[in-house]
Amino acid sequence: MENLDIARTLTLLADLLEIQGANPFRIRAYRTAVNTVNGLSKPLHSMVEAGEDLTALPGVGKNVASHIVELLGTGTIGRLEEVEAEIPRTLAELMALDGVGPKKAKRLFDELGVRTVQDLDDALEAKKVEGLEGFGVRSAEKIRVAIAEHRQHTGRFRIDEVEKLIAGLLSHVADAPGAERVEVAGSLRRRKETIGDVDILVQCRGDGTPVTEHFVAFEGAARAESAGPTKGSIVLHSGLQVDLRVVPPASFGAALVYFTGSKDHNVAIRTRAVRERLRVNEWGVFRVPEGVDPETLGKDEGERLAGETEEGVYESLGMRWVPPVLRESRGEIEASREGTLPRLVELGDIRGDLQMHSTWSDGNTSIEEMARACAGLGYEYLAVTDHSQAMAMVQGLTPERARAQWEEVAEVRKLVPEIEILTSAEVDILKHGELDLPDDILDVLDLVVISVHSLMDQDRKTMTDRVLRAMAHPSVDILAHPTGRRINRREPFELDVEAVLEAAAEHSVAVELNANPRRLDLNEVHVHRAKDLGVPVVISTDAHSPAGLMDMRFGVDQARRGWLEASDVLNTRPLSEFRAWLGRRSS
DNA sequence: GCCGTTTTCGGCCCGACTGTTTTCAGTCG
Repeated sequence: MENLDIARTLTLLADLLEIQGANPFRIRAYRTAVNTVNGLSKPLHSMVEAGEDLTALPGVGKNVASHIVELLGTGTIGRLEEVEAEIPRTLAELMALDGVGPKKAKRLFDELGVRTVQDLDDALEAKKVEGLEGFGVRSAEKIRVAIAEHRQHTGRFRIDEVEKLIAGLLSHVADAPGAERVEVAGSLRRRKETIGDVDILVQCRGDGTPVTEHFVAFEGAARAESAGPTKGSIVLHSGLQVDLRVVPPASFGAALVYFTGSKDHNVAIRTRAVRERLRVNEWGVFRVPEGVDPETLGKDEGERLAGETEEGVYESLGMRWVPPVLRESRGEIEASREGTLPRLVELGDIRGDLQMHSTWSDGNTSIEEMARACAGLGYEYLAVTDHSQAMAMVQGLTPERARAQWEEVAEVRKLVPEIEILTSAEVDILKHGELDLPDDILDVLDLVVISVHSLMDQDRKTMTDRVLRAMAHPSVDILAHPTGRRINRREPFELDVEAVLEAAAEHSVAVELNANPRRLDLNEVHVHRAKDLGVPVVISTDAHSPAGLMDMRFGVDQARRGWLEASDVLNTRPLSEFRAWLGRRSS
């Protein structure tokens, strides 16, 4: 059982307890523990097997630790089954609907026997919902819409989709009367791989109503949800929700921190602040005077210490500014206070792209054009990694065609001398871990990249053994898109990533962080784990055209979310050092 | 349920908006 499964089960337990009406602090405690589990770079099952004490983890006490041990041992949690006897687990799904929280889910269940989204839909149809206490015609209609959207778009949007969806909106907002500054906040600013909804902050002096009214009048809006003096909300035709907040200059930095999140990061900051009699909210940082009950203070009363800039907010709390990509409450607060935040890798550190395709397989551009495009990006080197022969549908390279390709590479080197072109291939890992090109070819390639493209439904042991065997081949340099996931489309295949990373360390194989926003494989937790194990990470675009080379920035963002510094990323090295790494086994 | 350079008991982050209420509960972020 993976950490993700454990996190989901604990979340389910928290959701059901919340519907049941349990102590809110107990529920919060569970959700804190879930956040810790989600951020772990090691699998809990191996920690338990090694006899590690789980209560050493932040937010995990005796109770949650025993739940986790029980779940790993028996596949379930007794406490969860007890709660399920009273609250069916399907009610947790109702809470995923916009406008339905724990209280309404409970009432729907108690009064109408609603257990599932379909039950709720039926009850709405029968006009039973609008008569319930606390509900009305309008909330019934809201729920009806929420169900339709839940069905149409259960998932989240990929980050590249969101960037495209809001480009026009951002320039529209910049034209709002009185708008002095526009910033994107939320998970988009933290550069998460998927985005639930978008938060935009606008700096404005005085009444913000003209700004929100301008905002909700955006022509790309399917409908406006609300528009007040400080907040507006719209839903685009795609179903993407966008919230806008209007903020005065004195509070802009505090609001930016607040709305960038993550929620866990904010909670952690505030909890620390309270100990020093400081209050942090979206208006600023305030000192609560001695002898004054904080409860009696207004939202922006007390001595204002900061608020105008993010740097000021963090400084007033004894912290250094934390890059948004790290704000996940996974150790960045301590690192910020101690001055040990990493110097994160940047796009400008990248000196080469080590996975791309040409017309020799399924790319749509010649090697020469790809080389010129890479040179135009200022890179020192690139690898042409066309598919191998098993990918017959894209005319993967046979040994003969591989040799022919080398001749073309030799020609292009003369035409584009400003960049080094490495001969390479993306070699398929076959059914049992055999490689798809013979050793006499692999020996001569400058760089060998391997990956799985077939039989992705193998069971965990078969798949893991397959990948491990391939990685043990002495010619292999990089394991590409290790888990095979396609964001919002295909789950990662069954693979023991921890074992793969350990093998990478053992065999001196690098792992790829595939920068294509449809993949972003490895994810940030696994990337962080690779760093901990000393496994070099390669950020590659897997481009099939010059435009695809521009995806590098998504990969760099993901690497930053995984705390990587330039020294952790192999393709930040100058060509001479990278060549030295390629020769690591012969020296 | 978790946690502790004030605490092993008594705290635990905070505000805006909506809809249904007629003073506020619920939801959301």
